[in-house]
Amino acid sequence: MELPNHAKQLLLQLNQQRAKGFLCDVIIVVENALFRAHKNILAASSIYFKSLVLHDNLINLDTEMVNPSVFRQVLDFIYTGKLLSSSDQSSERNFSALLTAASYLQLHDLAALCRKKLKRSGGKALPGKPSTPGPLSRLRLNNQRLSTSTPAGPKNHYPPTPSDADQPQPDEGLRDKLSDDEMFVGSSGRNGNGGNGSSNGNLSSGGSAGEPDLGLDLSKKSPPSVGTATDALSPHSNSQESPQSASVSTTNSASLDDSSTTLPGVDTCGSETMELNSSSKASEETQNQPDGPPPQKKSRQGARKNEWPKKEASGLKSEDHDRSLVNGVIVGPKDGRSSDQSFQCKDEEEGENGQDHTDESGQSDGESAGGGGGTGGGHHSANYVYRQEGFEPAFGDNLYVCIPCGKGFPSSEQLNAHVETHNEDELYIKEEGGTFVKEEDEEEAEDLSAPVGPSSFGSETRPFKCTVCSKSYKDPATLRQHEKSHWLTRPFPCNICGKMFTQRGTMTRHMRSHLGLKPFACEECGMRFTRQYRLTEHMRVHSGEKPYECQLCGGKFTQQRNLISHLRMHTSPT
DNA sequence: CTGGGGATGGGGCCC
DNA sequence: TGGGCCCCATCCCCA
Repeated sequence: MELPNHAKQLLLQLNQQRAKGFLCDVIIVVENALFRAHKNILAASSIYFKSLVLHDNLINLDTEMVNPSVFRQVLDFIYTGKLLSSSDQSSERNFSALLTAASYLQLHDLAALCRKKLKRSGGKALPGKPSTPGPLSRLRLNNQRLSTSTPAGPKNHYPPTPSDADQPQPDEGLRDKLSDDEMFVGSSGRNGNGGNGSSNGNLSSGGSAGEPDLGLDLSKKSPPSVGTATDALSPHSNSQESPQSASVSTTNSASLDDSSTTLPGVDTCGSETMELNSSSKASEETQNQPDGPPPQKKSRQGARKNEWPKKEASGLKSEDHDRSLVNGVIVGPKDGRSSDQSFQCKDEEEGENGQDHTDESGQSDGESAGGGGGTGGGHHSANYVYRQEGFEPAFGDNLYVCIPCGKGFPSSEQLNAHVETHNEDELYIKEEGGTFVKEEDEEEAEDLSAPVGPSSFGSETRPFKCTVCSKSYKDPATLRQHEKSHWLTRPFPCNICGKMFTQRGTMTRHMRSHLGLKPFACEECGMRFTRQYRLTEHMRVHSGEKPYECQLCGGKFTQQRNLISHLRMHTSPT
């Protein structure tokens, strides 16, 4: 007995889930676009993806091999088995770009389709490109190009085409054009002087209009040595302007133009559909090849670059992450440490959530405090509530889910009532076990490192006192900022992982780590950092300077934090 | 195997 | 708003 449409239905569901970001557990960064997807699906489609998603939740694809427009088609194909190509594009180019991408990503079926298509249309498969290398050589190539650890920002080999620049792309319009699973992460005005090398067109001149969905310019910082350091760091940055990449780049201008709101799998006018008839044996075979994917090359430093999936912004364990990207809303981790975190995606802010999301984010600038000025009940609940739009099957009638405990409720009222009980408890937990304890630790640490850090709290010049913890500050703004730390609200969500932050700056900084934006480069070794301070710290490695001295044993350290950890050794009972 | 040190990443917080 | 500095966590290397 067999359900005739089972596979189809399943795929359809998965594709719809992808469109909503539901249960998506991996983000693929292609140039300046982000795509959400399911690891399982990717892994089942390509041995290359399989190797990538195994260890990483964030994947940067080589922009020489695939661009956002093409990748969207690829993703559509993976989820539908259909190849949708807009007929008004230069379809030969499109297929040739697709072929390149498919080869790169080891989507053999797709590559075969493209080849077939190109053959049929009479064109050469790829001008100047020999037949696609076999899987093994391809693997090697992929390994070289493996860019999960490559900063997405600085190396960008896509000069924006004129059409990119010409197109007016105001935020809203852009947003309209982007599908749910794609967020634009343009970095407007990065090195706008173009001093970054000729081929470096930078992420978005198109993005100049677009600081799009994230609404952030994460790359503001113009490092002293971006150009050189980037070149030094990116083995393929100045090389391999391969015919493939050239052919790919020609389609770049279309990257944001096609009707991304069209659900994949739904035929649209003017597009033709190629469908994969059945799951191809060939692909199964290739995926079972003993060679397997090349091990990801992880130097010591490289190995760290992808840690976010693991450390999950230090709040989410990997398992949490698996449950975290739900319909664009991150479900909070269970562990107490971050239980106060709540998540929401910008996508969800508007819509009909009926919650206070917009309230928080909207006011976050000036007076997110205002929310706290009120009763707090409602806006606490905003931290916990989300509605599972369109996913009734998974949650039955209980569309309103309490994120910390996972209980579902049929109405927002019931959920709110339930959430209240959480807030009380967690507030105390937070204050007892979290903030305050930590501050004691900090003071202790300050004592320990007293030889080094002055940072004392002289109260004379600090007339503004916190009513909660009695800390005092020089100015009211700082006090206000500090007081927020006593609240549960975290008004600044990361649009990629959904983690919430108390301060916008912290969130912006956090985003940089997602996107691999490391503007601060060491001139000595080319290593890059997300923060200036890190670079300063790092430079001592080269200079040998060890300004931090242990008063007990005379040991010297390059970093204060290491001195502190060393001092603990002196003071700990063991 | 273990502990200490070097180095790095990420978040919180103050200025 | 960004810089700077604090913290913790973690990895790697080495004795």
